[in-house]
Amino acid sequence: MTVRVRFAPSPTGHPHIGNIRTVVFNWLFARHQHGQFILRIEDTDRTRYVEDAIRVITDGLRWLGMDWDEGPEVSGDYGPYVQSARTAIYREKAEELVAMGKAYRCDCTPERLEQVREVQRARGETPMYDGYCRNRPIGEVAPDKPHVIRLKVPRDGVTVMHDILRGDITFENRLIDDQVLLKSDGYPTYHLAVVVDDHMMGITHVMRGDDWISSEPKRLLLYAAFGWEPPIYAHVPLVLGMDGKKLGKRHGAVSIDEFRRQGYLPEAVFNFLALLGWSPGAGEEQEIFTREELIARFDITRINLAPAVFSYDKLNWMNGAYIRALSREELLERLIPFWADAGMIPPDVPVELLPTLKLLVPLVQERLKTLRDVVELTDFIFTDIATPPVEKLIGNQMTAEQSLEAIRRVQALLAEAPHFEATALEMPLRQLAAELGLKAGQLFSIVRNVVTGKEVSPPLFGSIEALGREKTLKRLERAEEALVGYITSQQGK
RNA sequence: GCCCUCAUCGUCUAGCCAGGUCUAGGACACAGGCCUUUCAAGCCUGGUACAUGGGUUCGAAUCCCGUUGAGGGCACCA
Repeated sequence: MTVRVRFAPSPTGHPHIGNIRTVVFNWLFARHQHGQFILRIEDTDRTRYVEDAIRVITDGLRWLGMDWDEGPEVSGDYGPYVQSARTAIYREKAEELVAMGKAYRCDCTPERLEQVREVQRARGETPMYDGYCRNRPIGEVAPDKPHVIRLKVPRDGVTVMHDILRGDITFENRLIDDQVLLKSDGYPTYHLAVVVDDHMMGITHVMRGDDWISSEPKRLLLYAAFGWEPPIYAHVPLVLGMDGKKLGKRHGAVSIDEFRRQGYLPEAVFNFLALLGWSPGAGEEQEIFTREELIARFDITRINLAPAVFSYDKLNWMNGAYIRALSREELLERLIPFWADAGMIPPDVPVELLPTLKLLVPLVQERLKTLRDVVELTDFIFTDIATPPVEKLIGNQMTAEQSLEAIRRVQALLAEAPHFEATALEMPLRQLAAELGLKAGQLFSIVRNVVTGKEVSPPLFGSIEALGREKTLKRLERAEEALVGYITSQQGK
């Protein structure tokens, strides 16, 4: 039997990273089993439909490197793969159930239903349909008047769901509602559409969030009504935020495109997600896995059952590890859009700028947690900086006069340096520090502040080289002026 | 309220199914140290966990039951 799994999102917004984790499991399972991964759009709720959502979903999947064998944009033998294009099928199936006496028409108003539920809640009962239309004679609810079709759920007995991760889960039928299958607008509910589609599309395994467990007996009863074999179930735990609540917007980035914009590498996100609630086990201590390794090792039965908290700390570490493993050429290529987005370089990089960028890459590579960090780390190269306040120009345990002397000597040295390169600059500057009776750190800290405007920066000599002689000297000159001004004002007192 | 699920360091987890090799292993984070022009990266060291009560057993993180806690569900939403 060929494994066929699906991801069936509804286009109601940006896909949530917790859901995407479940997609990763589905995709890895399909690829491991040499099966098929199907993308199906569940757009039966036209009130929540969001225009661009399908494209956002497909872009997100592609960004993470997850391809689909059937679905929008690739077609397949079981289409259409968008539920709004399949409404005739659902209507037909719902009518079949009515004809078989396994479902019935209901024209109760929303107001009456709410009233019924109100009373039930007041009595502490589980709110559910009271079965008013279930017992009316067939034909009393006119087929051509607005109505819904409900499933006639058995009033006794139990429904058992077998889950390959959790074993058998038993539900009492008397607690299961007479579920609406077809809404009054002619669209199917999720329950009908998913059962019909999973059956007709030959889905073999349904892997999804465990928030679906409670409602699965409704669908199992539907399978039974149709006389169809249900798929194999695997309910995976939810992803939570640091506060233990279901992951949501207030926890930070939650949609794929946010992670992309924040400078996370898709391969890092994929790796991280695969390990969120799953592990290869067997004493394995490796954490960084290639896509191929994950496919080869993925074992659905090793999915953890406890909900997992999404740790940005660990993702940041992993993203940094992936960044460090990139070749310089590749990192440069990935960095360019982030520099461009920040307005530091034009999106079409002029050739004369390339040498500078190439110089910067090794300087920042092991300092980046995300690609976007490069902006903050290198902005002093692309934008003019304000001359730092005087106290930053005076070295540790040094006088203003000593610092001024140091700056002047550095100026002279850099103005005359035959090779304006990091490696050629380091020794002379160290010698200068010794000549001035300073520790290297004392001198470099002044220069760092002058040149980068920061206490903390990428390696100093590389930064100086990348900035270039002209700009470096200019900043030194301005610092010199500032110090002179300060010393004069002090003397005046 | 009713129903369902889950429970190992702060977090992700290994170990649990086939009880002893677990004075519970790894990773992230944290603390200290080394390296070092800052910050990183790297290396070394450290602290922190089997929710709780009862069984079963010579022996339980591992099996069973209760309790507690957490999460989810109870729509003409998916």
